[in-house]
Amino acid sequence: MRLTTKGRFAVTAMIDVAMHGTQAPVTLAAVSERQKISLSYLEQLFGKLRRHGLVESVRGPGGGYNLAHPADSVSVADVILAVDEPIDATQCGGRENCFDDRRCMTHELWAGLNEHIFGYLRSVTLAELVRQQQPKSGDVSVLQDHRQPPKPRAKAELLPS
Amino acid sequence: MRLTTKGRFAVTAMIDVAMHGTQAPVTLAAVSERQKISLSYLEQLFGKLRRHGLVESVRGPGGGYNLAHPADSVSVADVILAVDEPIDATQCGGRENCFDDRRCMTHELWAGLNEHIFGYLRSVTLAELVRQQQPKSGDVSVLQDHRQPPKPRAKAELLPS
DNA sequence: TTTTAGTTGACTAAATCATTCGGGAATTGT
DNA sequence: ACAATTCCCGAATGATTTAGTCAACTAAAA
Repeated sequence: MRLTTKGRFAVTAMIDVAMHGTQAPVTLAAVSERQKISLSYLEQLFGKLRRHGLVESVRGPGGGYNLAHPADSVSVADVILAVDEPIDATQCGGRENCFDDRRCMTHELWAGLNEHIFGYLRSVTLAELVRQQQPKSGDVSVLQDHRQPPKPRAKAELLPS
Repeated sequence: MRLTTKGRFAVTAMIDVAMHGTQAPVTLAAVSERQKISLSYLEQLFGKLRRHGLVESVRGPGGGYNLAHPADSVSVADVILAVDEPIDATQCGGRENCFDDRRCMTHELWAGLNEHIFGYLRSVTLAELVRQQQPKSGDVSVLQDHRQPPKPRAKAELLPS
């Protein structure tokens, strides 16, 4: 699990698409303008998002990107995973070819931490994030625990070789 | 919040010190050998850990590093923060000089996500991680919720200018 | 057939990561 | 006083990642 600004950009852009893409596809130029993210950078990110099945593209005039699945079935984790590719980095590559006597500590350790953080990011959907953007007047009650009980969710299915 | 192998190295090393430093200070050479981390890299990391008040150093023969505070009062978050310096990167620098109409979305959004992840990392102490390493025989029950109710904790006090 | 907009790939500058090197300074033991 | 040990510090390095740019291309619409 990696957690950098790259993933943030992707999530931000996805929220933008979710918010403005209800009628027609959203063009990257529009996202770029609204979110102040470089157009070409967005192109890279959306290339990955598309290949991971998170968005669909429409070419030509009036084209742009749409969410491939309803916003409440896409988690923050899905988005981050799509752009920030895997990396496990437990140093013992996930196997137990560690060394010495005991298996290298970091093994279970980071797996557990990752699992937790990941579980959370998986529980937050785009729909919730969009919902929090809507109330323009009135105070935003900071992002309290809106997470729902685990429910089956459409998963990005293709990992092109 | 950033989450990379750098922070992992630091936590791993801190666990090593916590485990082997009960009698005498732990030398970085020993940590390097046991955890297979480059000595010079450890020196860099421990320089930061020391400046943040997480470890104390003893020079000369028989010297090395000791935890500056008991292992159950040091959280994973403390360690990661010490080496992976701040970075907020909400793009609007934390202030609301964003642009446009609404304040840039990412603001509250990532603050909230960060807060949660951070809360978790702050709830896991070195002592717990050490405890999980001890049972050499018998299965390790994967890192279930061992976290204790919030308790006041010694905080790294100095940020040298 | 021109315009819009996605698609792809290569390329770049800057930052970060992980590591190495070299020379210090403090402490211990002789 | 001297040598060994260990921390301390800064600079340099190569590899990777970030973030951004550029240019050429394809598909669809008007």
